[in-house]
Amino acid sequence: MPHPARDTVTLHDVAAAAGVSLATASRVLGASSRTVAPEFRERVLAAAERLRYTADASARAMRQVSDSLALVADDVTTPSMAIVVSAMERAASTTGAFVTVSATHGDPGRQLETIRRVRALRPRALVLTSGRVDADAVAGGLLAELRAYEHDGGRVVIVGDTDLPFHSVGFDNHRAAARLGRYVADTGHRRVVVVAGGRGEAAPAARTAGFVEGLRAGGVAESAVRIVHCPVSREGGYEVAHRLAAEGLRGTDAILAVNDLIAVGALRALREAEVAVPDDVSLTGFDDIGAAVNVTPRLTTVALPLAYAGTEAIRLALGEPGAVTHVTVEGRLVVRDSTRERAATAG
Amino acid sequence: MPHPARDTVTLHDVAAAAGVSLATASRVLGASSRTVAPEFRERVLAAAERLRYTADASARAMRQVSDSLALVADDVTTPSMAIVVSAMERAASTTGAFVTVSATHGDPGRQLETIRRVRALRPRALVLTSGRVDADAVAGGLLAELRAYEHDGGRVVIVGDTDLPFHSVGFDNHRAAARLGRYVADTGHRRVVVVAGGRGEAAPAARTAGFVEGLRAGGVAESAVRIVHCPVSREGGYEVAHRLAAEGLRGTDAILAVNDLIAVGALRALREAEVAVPDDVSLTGFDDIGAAVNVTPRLTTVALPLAYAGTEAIRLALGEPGAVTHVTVEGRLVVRDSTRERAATAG
DNA sequence: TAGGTGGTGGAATACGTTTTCCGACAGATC
DNA sequence: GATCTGTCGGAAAACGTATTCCACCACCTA
Repeated sequence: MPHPARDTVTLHDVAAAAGVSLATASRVLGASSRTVAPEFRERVLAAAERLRYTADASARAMRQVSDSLALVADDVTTPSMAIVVSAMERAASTTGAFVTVSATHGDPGRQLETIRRVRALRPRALVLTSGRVDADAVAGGLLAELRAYEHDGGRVVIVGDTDLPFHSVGFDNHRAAARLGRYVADTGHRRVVVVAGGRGEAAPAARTAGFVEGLRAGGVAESAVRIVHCPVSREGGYEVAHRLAAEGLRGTDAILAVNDLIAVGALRALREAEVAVPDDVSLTGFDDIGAAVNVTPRLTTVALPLAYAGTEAIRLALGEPGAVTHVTVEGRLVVRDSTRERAATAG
Repeated sequence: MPHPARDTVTLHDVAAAAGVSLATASRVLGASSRTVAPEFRERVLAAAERLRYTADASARAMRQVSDSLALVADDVTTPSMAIVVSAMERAASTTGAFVTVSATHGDPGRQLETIRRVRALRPRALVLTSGRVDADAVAGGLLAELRAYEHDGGRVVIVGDTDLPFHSVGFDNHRAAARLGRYVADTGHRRVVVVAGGRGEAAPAARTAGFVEGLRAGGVAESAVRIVHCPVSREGGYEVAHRLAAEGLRGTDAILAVNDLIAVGALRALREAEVAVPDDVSLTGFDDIGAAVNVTPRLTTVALPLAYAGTEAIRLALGEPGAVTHVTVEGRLVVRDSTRERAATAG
């Protein structure tokens, strides 16, 4: 057969049913500047409704700019990402745009491949959310690919911290962490362990640095801050805290985890070791994921305005062209039950 | 300007660069059955690579069947949905399909509107995941819309329980709940409260019925099972358990929540009321969300193979045409720390 | 050597929409 | 009453790709 593709009702059908020309039907149904006589307009509208006509997005995209937005994420499963996705979808749908999501499942190699694949959609914008959109990936050709995409008229928005010359919505990990560190110091803690996650990961590193700065500003001696690394997961936190408890706390009165997942794991290990939180030791997280209020005691942590970040990303993706802008959103300190004030004992 | 749309490199450009005709270039780059001479083939490939050519999905979709899949969900934010989305994305990407997600944010009215909007993409399949794709929605014209879509050659897959005549991947809520009920009965519990969620919601109702059946089969008197309703949320569970504790447990030795969220809320209330779980009362959830292992004690619950369900949905969506099939996936009982065996005291 | 045959490149067309251009008609102005 | 102006419907072109059809060439066979 000559065209095995589809069998849907087209604008031709609507025009024929309404007894008008293709052009007139298009003018009524599309967002045209031309006016058509009320009589014709109504006839077209009626026919379209009757036939359940929906304009083909593909065909439309060939004449106009596409109305799809591509989201390329490391992993859509994490709660934070889910929130961002949801916010993006909501923002996009108000402007009639479609959101297509692709996940790289953490493999930077797949990241490049995924972007190349997604480029086929000629999406109006490409939103990249990844923990590490940095050096190694860039070396792999990512930057070149993104530049090529931009050169084709697309727009790149990165959610997360990045040095790359694209629009971005970043989280001020350092400052928020510093605020939390300062709070911990101000509430009388003097011997702190920072559970810093993996080495070389951007966000954990920024948070760790922030913690240290805040603690120092609050009067905690640098020598009294111990930094330990672990996988960024519940298990990682569990292992670290387990080890810590086994070797004895030795005066440690606060444990600052680089995210909630780690903190939750640590909490479990501490409980098993019969170390009371917050009475024996205070514990904090970062991110304010759902689990932070599910556990007991509820976690003192930093809430990230993820939904806002998602909306902001879409705003950048859809906004007027202009200079590259880096939006930074601020985390908010949320004090709950896993920390308490300590009597100010000497050092 | 005549065509303000885009400025990308097209097949024309590649053909010109390779010094061959459009047709030849298409044959090399597309999945054509025709063979082209090695020399030409190589020239085309080289040109395409050099120019970073990617075929335009829109244009391609106009000749062939579209390679996009539409996912319409109530809410992408819930952990379960995130897992399903992720699995779908993974399955789809192996076949080169694109997944576009839309959320209705729980409003059935928006559901119809969303589907209509998404139909513009002429997606090969429409995957609908919603707690309630039922009577009221159907009355609103949903069924007619889906039928129209199917008539156009699309395929509808529903994730969740449904009576609608479309492919579906359902969870056997009833049986899994019965198994859990049976387990609770067999471990010696004799006075049970079922926290049943909202009235009239399909999944909660099926689970409640399953609980009751399993309990009865295990020897729990029907009069010893109390069913209470509440919003399906952590807060809902909290309220219920708070009230329960306030009025005294009166011999209740097990609380069966219709999902983990409710159970987690209940757990908190019980802890505040100084009711020990599982020593004073056993508590169970359903879904096995991440929170189930974050809380202490970790929740005994039913794990749903969500990732499998997502993959299965894509299989149905992409598979050969055939009779409408309803796939049912089984939940798995996961016994953890929030339940314990009771001495068999006379009820 | 002539005619047939298989293989392969190229021109042209179709997909469904938007948009430009043209022509027709009505109303207004002198 | 004639010309100009403005409004609006319709024909046609264009977007980028896949495919059909045609033409050409080389090779093989009789």
